[in-house]
Amino acid sequence: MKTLFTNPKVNPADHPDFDQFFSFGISVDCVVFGYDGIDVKVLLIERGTEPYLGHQAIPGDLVHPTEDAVTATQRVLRDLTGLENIYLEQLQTFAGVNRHPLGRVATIAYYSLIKIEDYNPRPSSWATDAQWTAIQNLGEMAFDHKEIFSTALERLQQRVRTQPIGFELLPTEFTLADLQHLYETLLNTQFDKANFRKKILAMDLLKPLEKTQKAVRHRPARLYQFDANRYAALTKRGIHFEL
Amino acid sequence: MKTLFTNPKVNPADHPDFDQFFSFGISVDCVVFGYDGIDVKVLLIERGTEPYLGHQAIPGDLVHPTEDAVTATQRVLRDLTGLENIYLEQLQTFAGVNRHPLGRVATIAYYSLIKIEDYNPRPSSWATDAQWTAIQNLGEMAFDHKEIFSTALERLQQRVRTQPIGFELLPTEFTLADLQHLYETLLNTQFDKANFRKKILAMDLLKPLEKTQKAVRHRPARLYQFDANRYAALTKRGIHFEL
DNA sequence: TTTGAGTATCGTATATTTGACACTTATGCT
DNA sequence: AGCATAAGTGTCAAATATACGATACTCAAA
Repeated sequence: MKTLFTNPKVNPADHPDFDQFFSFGISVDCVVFGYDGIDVKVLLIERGTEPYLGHQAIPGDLVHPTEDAVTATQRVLRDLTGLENIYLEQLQTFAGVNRHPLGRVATIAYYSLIKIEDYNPRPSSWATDAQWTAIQNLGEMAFDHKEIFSTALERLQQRVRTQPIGFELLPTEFTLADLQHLYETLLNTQFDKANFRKKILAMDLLKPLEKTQKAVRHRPARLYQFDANRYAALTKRGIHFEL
Repeated sequence: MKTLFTNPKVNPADHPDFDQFFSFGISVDCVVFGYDGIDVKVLLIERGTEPYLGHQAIPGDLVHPTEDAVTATQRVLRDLTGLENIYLEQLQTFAGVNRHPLGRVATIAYYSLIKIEDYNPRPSSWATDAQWTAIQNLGEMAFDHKEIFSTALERLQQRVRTQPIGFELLPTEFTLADLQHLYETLLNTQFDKANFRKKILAMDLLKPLEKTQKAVRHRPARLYQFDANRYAALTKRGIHFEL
């Protein structure tokens, strides 16, 4: 059977064999990024069954028949991390024919950014098998998950340059050095400290707090906070974040 | 039933009700862009049956059970335009619960760029119902196709700034004025002629031909050609297209 | 209490990029 | 020959980016 779905001449209801087209499973997989002040990390599951026993896998689940893909992803994230309302962006869909042994499963990949300090695994769920891994030392991954991860990382690196989403990975209050170090490890570059500071502050997106670092053995740095309202106001006027 | 697909503790094969999860249809929809020298256009189908009779729709089809999503899209494009090997990028997947009356259908949206002069509809297929529409005057669209189109346009506008893909829409030989006009209509801006020319030529991606325009009543412009090899060499060295 | 290590923060000098605009050149038409 | 039209080039000032030195501040050891 060959027919064009949107073809006005064809009425799919006339074709009883259409059922064979409704035999796909759809899953969501979500690459969860975090930052602990030193490394950028990903939250991965260790598989306990074949296939790919012992390999690392990106957390995900099948989408229920009456469930939205985003809803499914939020459900997975809630069960996994105990968090809601976290940054989430759709990445890409992987729909290769033989990517899953269970059947024909297309997976919609997402990535999300969380403040690692807020991560609060529930003892009940699969979270006991979840572990943060620095992105430099990933092992073998199950299915096509390595490819999904790479896509996610590239996307993150691109987004972080043009959207103010780096803050999603930091505590609500942070120093400029924290921010700079995050960007440096994420993008694999070095910035001049003074210039980085100038550039960031010139964007006028950070609210300086009347607080400083505590318990450091050198001059304590001022703490800042991302000002989302300010950003909304600026983008409305056509200004955009860069670098 | 609630289970986590990647959860190492759960073996999905133990759950007979898993079949209900394999009841999705997957379709591909492809937003085809072209440029006729004046307007940016999209190739749309006019629907001949309910629902959405008479509305414009993005061409697409159900993915066959043993078919790759990209393959399916290329099949649709071949049937529709007679073309192969055209620029194709995955956009996003739309997986809302009630987006299609036939059943639960998730659609993987793509967009592609073609040289409109090469477009060669085959009389046999649905191509007789396909029509180029300037993107300024789109009518009502079927299903959630308006949203898909908007996503595609935004993506194209973003890509065209950072990747040398504008050339996919132009004839193989073109003048700098052609290129500038394409960018201006696509991005809804104006560029200074001299500066645009300088910037583009400095990238060293265009091969100047020993030919000029014919039959114009003013000084004829030189023709250029995009040099894909040169681009490949440059990106390898870490250089990237911008604006 | 003094002093030095280690950063934070600020200022300035120089290089590079961008944007505006005017001027010159080539062709067809009348 | 002269005019209309668009191609193609040169210059300069303003804006931005980059490099790097100077100073300010805090802690902790002597």
